Amino acid sequence: MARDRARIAKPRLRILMGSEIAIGPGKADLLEAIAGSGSISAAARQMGMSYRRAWTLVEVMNRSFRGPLVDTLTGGTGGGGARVTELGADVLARYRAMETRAAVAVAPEMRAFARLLASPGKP
Amino acid sequence: MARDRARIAKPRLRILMGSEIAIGPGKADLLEAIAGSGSISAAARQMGMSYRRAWTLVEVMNRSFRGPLVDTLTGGTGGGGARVTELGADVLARYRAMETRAAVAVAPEMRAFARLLASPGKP
DNA sequence: CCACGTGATATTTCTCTGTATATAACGGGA
DNA sequence: TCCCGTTATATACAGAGAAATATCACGTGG
Repeated sequence: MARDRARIAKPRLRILMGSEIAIGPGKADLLEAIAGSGSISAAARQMGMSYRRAWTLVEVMNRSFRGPLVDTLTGGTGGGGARVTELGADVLARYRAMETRAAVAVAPEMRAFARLLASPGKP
Repeated sequence: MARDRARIAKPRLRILMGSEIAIGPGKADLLEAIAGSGSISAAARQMGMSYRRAWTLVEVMNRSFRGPLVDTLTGGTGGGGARVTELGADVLARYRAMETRAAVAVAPEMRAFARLLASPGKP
C-alpha cells in the first residue's frame, strides 16, 4: 500500500566526524528520549536498547561536538539523571531541519524511484 | 582545513526495500565500477573488496528492483563478464541525481552544522 | 581436448559488535 | 545510617557479518 511506499522512501541523514557517526537517526531519537525522560537509562528502556549502548552513543555525541550534548548528574534525588544541554537542543533542532529539507528535496524523485523497486511479493 | 569540513559534510542516501538496502553509496559505486570494467571480479578488485561481497551486493540489487540491474555471462571469451542493464543505468542516474539534490538542499545548514562539531584535535 | 578467467556457491575462520552481567561511586531521602 | 536508582565502567559471552579459502560450472580459443 501507499503507506509502505512512504516508509520505504525515508532518506537517512548522517553527520560524520572522521569515521565516527557524530549524529544520525538513532542518536537523534535517543537525544529526544533523554530530553523527555530526564535519564539515560529511562531513554534506553523506552527505546528498547541496553543502557551500555545508550551510554556509548551519548559518549560519542559528547565527544564529537564542541561541547557535551548531554549533561549527567550522578547520585541525588532519583539516583541521578541526564539533561540535554542548550547545544544539544540546538544540534537536534538543526538535524531535524536538515532531515525534513532533504526529504522534501528528494521526495519527487523518490516517488519515481519507488516505481522501479520490486513488488512486495516478487517472482 | 576547509577540505576536511567538506569531506565530513557528505550526506549519505540509502533506498530501503523492507529492511534491506536496495541501493546506497557503496552499491552505486560498485555499479559504476561494473559498468566501467565489464566484470564483477574486476570491479571488486578495483574497489578493494572480495568477489564474494561484490557478488552479494549485486544479488541484493537484482532482487530489490523490478528487474536485474546487472546481467551476467558465464563462460565465453575472457571467462565471462557482467553488464549493467538499461534499468541499472536508469537507477544509477536517478540515484546520483537524488544524491546531488539532497546535498544541495542541505548544504547551507550543513555548513552551520560543521561549526558545532569538535575541532580535529579535541581537548 | 585442454587451459583459462569468470561467475556461482559452499565452507571455514576471524573479527567485530552488541548484550548481558557485575561492580563501584554518588548523594539525597527515609 | 542505610537504601535507592542512576551514572560509570569492566569483563565475559554470543551472534552477526566479513573475509579467506576451496570447489564447480561454463564456454570460447588455442
